Amino acid sequence: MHKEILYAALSIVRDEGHHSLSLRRLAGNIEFSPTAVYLYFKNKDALMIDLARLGYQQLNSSIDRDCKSINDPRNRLRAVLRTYWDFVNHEKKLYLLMQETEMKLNELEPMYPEMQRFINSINQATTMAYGKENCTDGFLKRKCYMLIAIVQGLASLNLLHKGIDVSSQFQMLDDAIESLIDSLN
Amino acid sequence: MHKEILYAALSIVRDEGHHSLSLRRLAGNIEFSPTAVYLYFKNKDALMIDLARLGYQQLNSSIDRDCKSINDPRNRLRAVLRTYWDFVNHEKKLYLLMQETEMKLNELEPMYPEMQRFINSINQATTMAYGKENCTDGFLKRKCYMLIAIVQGLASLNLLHKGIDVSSQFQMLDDAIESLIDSLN
Amino acid sequence: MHKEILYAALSIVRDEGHHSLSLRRLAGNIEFSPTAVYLYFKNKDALMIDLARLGYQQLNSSIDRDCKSINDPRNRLRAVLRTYWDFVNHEKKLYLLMQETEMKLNELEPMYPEMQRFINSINQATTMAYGKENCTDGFLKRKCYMLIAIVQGLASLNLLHKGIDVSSQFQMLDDAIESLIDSLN
Amino acid sequence: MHKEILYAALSIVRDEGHHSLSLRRLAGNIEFSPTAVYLYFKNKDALMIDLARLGYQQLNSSIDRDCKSINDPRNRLRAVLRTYWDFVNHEKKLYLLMQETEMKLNELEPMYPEMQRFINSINQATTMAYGKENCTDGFLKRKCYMLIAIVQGLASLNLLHKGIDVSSQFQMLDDAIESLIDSLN
DNA sequence: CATGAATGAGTGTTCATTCAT
DNA sequence: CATGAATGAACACTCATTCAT
Repeated sequence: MHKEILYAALSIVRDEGHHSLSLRRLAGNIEFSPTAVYLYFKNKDALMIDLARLGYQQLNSSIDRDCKSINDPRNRLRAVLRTYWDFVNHEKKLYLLMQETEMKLNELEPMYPEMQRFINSINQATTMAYGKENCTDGFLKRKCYMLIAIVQGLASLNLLHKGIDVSSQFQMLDDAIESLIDSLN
Repeated sequence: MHKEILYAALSIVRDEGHHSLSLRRLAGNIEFSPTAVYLYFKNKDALMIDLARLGYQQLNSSIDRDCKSINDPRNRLRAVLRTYWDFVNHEKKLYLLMQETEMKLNELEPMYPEMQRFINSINQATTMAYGKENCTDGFLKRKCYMLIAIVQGLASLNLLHKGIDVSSQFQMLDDAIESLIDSLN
Repeated sequence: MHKEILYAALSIVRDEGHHSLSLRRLAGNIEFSPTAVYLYFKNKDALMIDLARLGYQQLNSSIDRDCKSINDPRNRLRAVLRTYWDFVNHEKKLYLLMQETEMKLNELEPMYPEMQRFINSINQATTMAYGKENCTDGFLKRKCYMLIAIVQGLASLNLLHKGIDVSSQFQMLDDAIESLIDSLN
Repeated sequence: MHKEILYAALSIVRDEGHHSLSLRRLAGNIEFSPTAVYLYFKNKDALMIDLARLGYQQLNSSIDRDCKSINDPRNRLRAVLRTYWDFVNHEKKLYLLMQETEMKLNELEPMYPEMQRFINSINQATTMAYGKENCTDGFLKRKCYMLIAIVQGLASLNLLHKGIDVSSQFQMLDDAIESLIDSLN
């Protein structure tokens, strides 16, 4: 069924990257025929979009699990970003698929809800960390965007030049968050 | 000859992205036969690497042109990063090719010189902005990495969600630089 | 389906040799598309291996048909070798394919069963002709190898220089067999 | 010049087999341009024929060197055949080229002289071994053909199934020769 | 509901050969 | 005498997709 196919595709992407995801291989891994995919997905593109959404679901779950119980605003923001960074680094191949999918989509359609929810998580954590009363909407939006950009940038760099060790990256991430939050005062 | 092919390929990439760059199309755009490409490039991969290098050459040229004459360290660093950011935003498709190429290569071979030179430019500007005497090598390396990551992150985000206007992004970039530099004290 | 393709390929090989067997031509001869071959054969190599096996099947069938009922050991051996020789001379192009295929394979994989069965036929006939009690395993193996070599050699020569008439060759084959068998005493 | 090209081609064939001999690679190995080959050889086919002739020249030289001084007829015949067998086993890739070339040619043109000379060497040795007075021309021709066939067959088998050790093969060769010669009486 | 059969378009790549210079 | 430039034809192969059943 739908889920079975999706998770088989996920497994291929995780192992070999989305360039190796072909409907043939997919149909080979599960016991379905290549045609069967079209019963549950309109397209290969549709499949990939669902994969991307699945990625965001996992990311959202991780954030819910690891950060919701943290009450201190700064700590929560820090935790959310770390969780994000963790996800990207543990799911590199999947994350690349998510990026590619977004790029195709953003010219046409609105964000899918899973992604929206992820953005909201970061928005909320950021807003709480800064305090609603202290700042305008634009200010918050920019800070939030910036924080995402930093994680995204560190992650991208990590994919490109494998030169920097993980602990250094964690420290850089923390420093950046700290410095961004402090820039308020 | 070599250059003609290279620029024809560049043009395709700029227009439609590197996924649309096939040797057949390339040979069609110029009046050459598909085989001719192999007289000047060993491979399609070799062609793409040369394209990536061409991209870095352009980036380096822009940095040389726009930043070399700036003497104030902070201003120069700011200018370098802005130029970088500009390049990414004006050459999105080419930049994507450069990223993909780096990802393929970084598992095997050393950086090509054009890229090395770009990294050096940022390194130098960062070093000057912080002042050599004030900080250890590791510290500088991290700051530098961080700055690249920020530009990279903002650029990636810009490719993904076209939602934020350019002037806001510039401001964010400046803020981030300012805050990173100030974090020294 | 599988068989149809196989026999179409066989026909091409028989007519023009295996060098002229391309997937395009093959697909052209039957009314299938070039892609269709890949539905039934993993590879061109796989197709050629199946062709070679088909060759050995035919050879085995001929031996079964023409020799099984012969009880006198020497006569049977003579018949087996003649049948072998006949096959090679009537299926020259196919036999060349079989040789080439074997050369590719013998570095990697075990003999395919059809070939094994052919070897066994010769082994058995030889063993019976010499009588098990009279000789060691090594002796038998050598004689057997030698007999195959003679047929093979006559066949090869026949492919190379078409100079000798068939009846002469038959006589030579018989002489050789006779002389080899007699060499026991 | 002619010879330089020829020996460069020979080297490629010896190393990787005649399937890997392309004019491109050849021109790459020497410092000539791909076009240069056409100044000295009409064709790739012409080049390959010359390669085959070169092979026979080497074979003839070996026979001259190692066998001419042997006076006892049987010993000489034995030596000639051994030398032949040696050549085939030390120059497998080249020998395959020679065979393939012959197969192409024998439908069109007469034997080239080097090959003729090789055949003559065997003919003479055989004639001497049997004694001219004892036998008809047809008889001699058949014996001679047979001897070549045996070497050829053992060599082919050796190429196909690498299973039998060299010393066994030598023994088989000697046995066969012995038995063929003795069959006279 | 599900599939086996089939396809058309496309991929990168290699090759022997020619011709103007 | 020699070559650099160029080509046309062919190659094996992969892919997403469709459709009759």
